[in-house]
Amino acid sequence: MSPQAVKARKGEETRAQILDAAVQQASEAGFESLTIGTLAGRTGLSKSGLFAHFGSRTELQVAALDEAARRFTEAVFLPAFKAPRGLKRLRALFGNWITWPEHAHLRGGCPIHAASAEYDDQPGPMRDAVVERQRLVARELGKAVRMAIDSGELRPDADPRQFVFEMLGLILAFYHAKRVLGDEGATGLAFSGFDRLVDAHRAPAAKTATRTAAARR
Amino acid sequence: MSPQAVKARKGEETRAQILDAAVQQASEAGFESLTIGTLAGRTGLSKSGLFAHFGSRTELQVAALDEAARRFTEAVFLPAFKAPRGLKRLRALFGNWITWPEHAHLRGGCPIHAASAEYDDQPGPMRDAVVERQRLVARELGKAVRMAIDSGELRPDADPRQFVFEMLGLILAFYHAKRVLGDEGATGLAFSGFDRLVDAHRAPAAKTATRTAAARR
DNA sequence: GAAATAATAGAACGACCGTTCGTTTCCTGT
DNA sequence: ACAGGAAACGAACGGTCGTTCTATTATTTC
Repeated sequence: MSPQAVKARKGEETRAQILDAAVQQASEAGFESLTIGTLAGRTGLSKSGLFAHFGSRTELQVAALDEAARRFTEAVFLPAFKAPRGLKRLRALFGNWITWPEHAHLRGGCPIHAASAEYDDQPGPMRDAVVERQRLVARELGKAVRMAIDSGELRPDADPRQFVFEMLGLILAFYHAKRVLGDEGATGLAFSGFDRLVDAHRAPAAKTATRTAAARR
Repeated sequence: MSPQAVKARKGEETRAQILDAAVQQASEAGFESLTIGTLAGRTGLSKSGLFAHFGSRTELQVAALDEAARRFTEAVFLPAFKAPRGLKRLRALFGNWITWPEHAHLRGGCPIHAASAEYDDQPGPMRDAVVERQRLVARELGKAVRMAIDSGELRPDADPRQFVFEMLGLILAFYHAKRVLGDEGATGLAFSGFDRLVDAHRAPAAKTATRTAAARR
């Protein structure tokens, strides 16, 4: 008997299977490629049987996005919180971020990124969900940067917004180089960029955290 | 009588109109949203009348991508070639790049970027065309970086691939911040990032014409 | 201006789309 | 074990999809 109770009514189990297939598909061909028919075939359900789990196609898409976001948090943020605050955590976030699609067995790349590109100009529930998610992520990332400032590792006058902007840029450049250009050296380029980004915002002569020996040189 | 002959057989004229509507639409909702029916309605043609201009829907999509790429070159690269080689030209490329969608009246953002996200994992003629285009652009950008090295403005040991990677990252971050997050300060963040990128690769003390004052908007 | 040709329209096709509804099967709580 | 409810099915709907034909206009060529 498994440790966690199997209280899930059968419906929720198949719903989870549907969402698993949906996230996979969205990763490969985008959320707009999620159709009732193909998803039904992929899961072995009938169209109407699958449809009954969601009130509409749009709700299915939103549910798939939510599931993708849940996995993103699980794969990128949660493990990084085990690293100590500051640069260590920032680097963990960066590393997790660029590897999480394959770590989550999403051959098609980051579904959140796909959703951003798909709905950045199409009003509706999907765009709303995407924007809300991205704002949340940017805010959390900003917090992590501020922690590195508070710990004395980054300059006190460093601009968290600038840091977040460029860090996201490196991640997007990585996805682009890896998936579109097929560049195998993308990981190295990404980490080099991250190192340079950190160096540019590093506190002048702080050996470790709380020491602020700024009077050197 | 206009300087260029109006020899264009009428068909090519309507074809151009179709592609104009197609690029507009692709900018807003992606190339996968290009359907014969909606495009026919938008241009006032019948479905079969429009269809006759392209052998298939896929060819229409490829033609729209080619047209978008043509406009990109026209708006980003050609004007930058009027700036002198080196940092001036690099900065012109950067500035043109992040503003060209609105300069070309594409409310939906850069269609090339949209196509990259759409087809990065879907084999076929569209993906092939996207990849070829992106490789070409990265190569041209690399040339521009190398010129800045040859002119002595950037360090001789600077890695053009690294520079291109990060510059593309800043551009992608800009699109993301502007369109998804609705960040109005994105332009400033982008140029700050570019300045820092240049500084990190700048030659220590160059006597050639390296005036570095940022002529930012 | 007539003949030749290019451009467009119209109707129809099979396939798939999202959705609804009534029925049937399966699971679950007691 | 049995009743009641949840879950899945199957068929059908109106639409739109890309595509193919044939027919009818516009346009070019001589």
